[in-house]
Amino acid sequence: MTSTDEQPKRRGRPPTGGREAILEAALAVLREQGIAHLTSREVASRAGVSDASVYYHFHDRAGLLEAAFECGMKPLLLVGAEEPDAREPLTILNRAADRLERFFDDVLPILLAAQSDPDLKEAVARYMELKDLGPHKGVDTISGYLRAQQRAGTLNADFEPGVIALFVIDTSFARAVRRQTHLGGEERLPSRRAVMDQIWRMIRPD
Amino acid sequence: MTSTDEQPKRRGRPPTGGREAILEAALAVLREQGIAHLTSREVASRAGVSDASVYYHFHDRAGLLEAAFECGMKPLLLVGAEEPDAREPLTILNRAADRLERFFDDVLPILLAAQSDPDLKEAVARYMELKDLGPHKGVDTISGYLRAQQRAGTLNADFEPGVIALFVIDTSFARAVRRQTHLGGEERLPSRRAVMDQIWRMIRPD
DNA sequence: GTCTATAGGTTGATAGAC
DNA sequence: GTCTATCAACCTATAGAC
Repeated sequence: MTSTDEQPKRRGRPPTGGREAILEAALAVLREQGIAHLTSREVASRAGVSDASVYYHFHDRAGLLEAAFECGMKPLLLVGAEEPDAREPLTILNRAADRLERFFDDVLPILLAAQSDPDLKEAVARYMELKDLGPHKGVDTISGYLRAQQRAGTLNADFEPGVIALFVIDTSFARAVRRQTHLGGEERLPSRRAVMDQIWRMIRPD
Repeated sequence: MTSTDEQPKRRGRPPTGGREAILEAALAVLREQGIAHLTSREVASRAGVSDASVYYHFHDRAGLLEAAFECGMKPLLLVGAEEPDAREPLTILNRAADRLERFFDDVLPILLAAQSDPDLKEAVARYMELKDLGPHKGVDTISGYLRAQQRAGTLNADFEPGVIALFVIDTSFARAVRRQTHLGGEERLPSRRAVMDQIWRMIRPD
């Protein structure tokens, strides 16, 4: 065996991985049972550790929640990292909407849970401001693509890229919220296909 | 004194109004401090009653929450009751967006708070299904207006009314959520005026 | 209907052994 | 790092007087 397949010294990461297990358990509780049931005992039980371990790793409940939020919002940091691809614009937008909805499915439970307490609310808001995250990232990415296509003459010149991007994002967001909150009634609303058709009518070349 | 200015028998409503005070207090706590701080003590203290009174009127915490939700979502029942007015379509849509945002400001704290617990989530979902409430109500109202204008020739025939209505509703919704969650970044997003301009380009007569 | 007093349960957090 | 044992604080809910 050469030096390639032996890992000499696992830096930092403890072999038991208790911390990671706790974080995952916390996120699972958040998604399945809501923040009202996120107690040190419940999390510890799921993670297969004692609840004192939770306090050892995260000091207090607020610390656990902050760490869980930060972990659960990691997908946010990857939003811009998409290859624009060379396919038709409508396909691109459809793919973007797909990704957005799945992304919101991951992040919404966290974001909504934070609304149960002013301190958590502020912590999440500060975190997003600090990392310069937020809806504008998505809007910038999509509208940048649209603007480039406008310049290239592949799309109509007579629409506002930022607004179209906002349509894609806000309808995806609202759809994800309706699904998550079990509000239903989706079948009585315009389908995503209908939404995309209308968008295409606005941006297609003459 | 004739019989007009004397109220012979106040039916049902107790003179003290403790129940109403408790409900209002519960909604205030929900909006200001979040559901995590909605305890019988906090509510009772705000309402100026003892916490035993809370249990007398609502039996248990779940009963209080259900009653508060029902009370806080009353604005939902008024959604359709708007006079279409005889002004220009763009003004109508702007007014609708205004009303929607204020409406969401009222209802969102309730809806988001319910996400903290699966039982509350289901209770709210069932209530809305029972009363046949939901986003489709707003879409129906707005798209109905748009369709009528299309038939009258006041608006372009080449757009899908339901989708335009969804744009108005979902962008208003998302804006209200961003404001409520203190996510900020609104100044880096297209203004509502820009959104309405784009919508106008889609629906204006040729 | 409203109060005081309190029982009974759950939770956040700490101490100290291993 | 992880555990058991434990405490103080808080919360829901009830009992019983007024």
